[in-house]
Amino acid sequence: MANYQPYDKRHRDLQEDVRPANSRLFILCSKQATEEMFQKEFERYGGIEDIWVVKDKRSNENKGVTYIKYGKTSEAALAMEEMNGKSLDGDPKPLKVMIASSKREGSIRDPKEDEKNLRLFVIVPKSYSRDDLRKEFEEFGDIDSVSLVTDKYSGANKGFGYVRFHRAYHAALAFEGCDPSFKPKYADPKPQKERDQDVMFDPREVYPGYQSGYRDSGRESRGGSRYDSDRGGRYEDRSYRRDNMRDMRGVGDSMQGMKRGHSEMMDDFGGNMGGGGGFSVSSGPLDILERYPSTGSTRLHITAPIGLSQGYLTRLFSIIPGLEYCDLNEATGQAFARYTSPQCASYARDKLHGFEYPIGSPLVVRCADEQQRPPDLRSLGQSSMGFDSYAGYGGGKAQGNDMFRRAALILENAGINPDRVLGGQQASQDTERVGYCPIPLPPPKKMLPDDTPVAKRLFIVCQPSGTPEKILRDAFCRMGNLIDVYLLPARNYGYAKYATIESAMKAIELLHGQNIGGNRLKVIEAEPTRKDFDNEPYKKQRT
DNA sequence: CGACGGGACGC
DNA sequence: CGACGGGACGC
Repeated sequence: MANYQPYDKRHRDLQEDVRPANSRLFILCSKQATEEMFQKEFERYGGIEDIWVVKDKRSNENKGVTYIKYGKTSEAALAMEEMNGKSLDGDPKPLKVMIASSKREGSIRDPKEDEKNLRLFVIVPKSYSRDDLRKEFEEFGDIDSVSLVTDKYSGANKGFGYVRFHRAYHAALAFEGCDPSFKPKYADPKPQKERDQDVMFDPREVYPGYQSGYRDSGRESRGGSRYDSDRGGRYEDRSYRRDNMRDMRGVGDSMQGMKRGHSEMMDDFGGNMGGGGGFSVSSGPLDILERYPSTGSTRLHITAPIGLSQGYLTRLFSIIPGLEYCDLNEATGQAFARYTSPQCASYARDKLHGFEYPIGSPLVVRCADEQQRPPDLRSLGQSSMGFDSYAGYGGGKAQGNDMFRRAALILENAGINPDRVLGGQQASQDTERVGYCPIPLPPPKKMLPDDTPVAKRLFIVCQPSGTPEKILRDAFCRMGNLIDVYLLPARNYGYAKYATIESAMKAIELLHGQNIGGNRLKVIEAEPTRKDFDNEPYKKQRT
């Protein structure tokens, strides 16, 4: 019984999954391959933790199977993509390189082999649209498709969805680098029907851009203009309209603003939209925009009122032709938009600057200076080490201070001393202004993974109503070492979890009693959970 | 072509 | 005042 080991140890080994997920390779190779050969060819992709060339226990014969464990998921994914089909030096047999299944899953041969490396399961806010989800993940690479799970009858977003990439490496970058609130997991392959797989199919599966009565794009675009495939069918799309209705909460009279916006644009485009006939050939919008005087910049910087949603702002700016993207940081109210031509951008600026949306809250729209352009997250994500995604939604220091100065200017114009209202609290070097909070806060810090041990838990109450979790996350992550912050469903109280006591105490110090997004926050140390009591019945309770 | 070793002494 | 969240693909 040389192989004996205690039951619990064996049991644990079988239960244990590879961590991080998908960081171990399973390689089919010739029986001549040695550990040194693998070391030489595979170490360039990252930190190898273990190489195991499998040998028969009795005969010690090489079985032509090797496992390589990397420290990171993305390292394993890149090694697989690069080395699959290649040969080791002086060995003719090409390698077959796959992501290893966990020991528990065993050696079941899966027809959808790479399925499990390409698709992520993510938790999303219930207000999210597919576009919102896509925008959050396309910085990591080429997205094949995104989907949200909705209630069959009500159509309500159930709060989770899927993102499928074309490349395992890109999926891995997203898995490692996306905002931790998405709680990304590699999706289990979708359960498949046994029969009729080839006959009964959902056209949206094969054509992610497919809309009823609208089918010209086939696959969604691979990194080009992200609206191309979706746009045409939008107004027919039930779920999209629903998302916008949801987003109306907290935006007040924005529907009126919306109507005003549409009619103004139609007038400018010769009024031929209103009659239901579309654009005429001779005086369409593109003709007008071609001649429009521009500053030469295709990008706009927008300051929007807090509470305005990503979906609403995008819809507003998409009224002007040529919108490539419109990205709003909902927490700070700062947005950037890009148009296909500088004429379009300048036209949008002129028409939408000062536009009250909702009424009483003018947008500030300016051409974005190319020099102030934030770093290109896409290229950062694709460079092997640049996982610089922040929980804090961009919204840099310059923007925050800029917004503060603008607020001061508006107050001054209204005959009010800005120092009296704003308390003279200028942003310093270590802090920045944010749209939702009257005091400057430290810059955003990266959140920590969901399974990080909690050092301190805080209890949060938002009076009078709940504060959007995006705003809470933006505020609480700024103390550093934030693991999670959430409110209980349909409640105005919740919890924040920190990995260090110092960060948690800083949160109490800075945020307790503070006005955040229009709510008064109470932030105190949380009592131990009921579960903690249950699990530690022998410990004396402290008062 | 296709799947799981070796290490190790801890409160 | 207010105390413990949500998770698998419209069948």
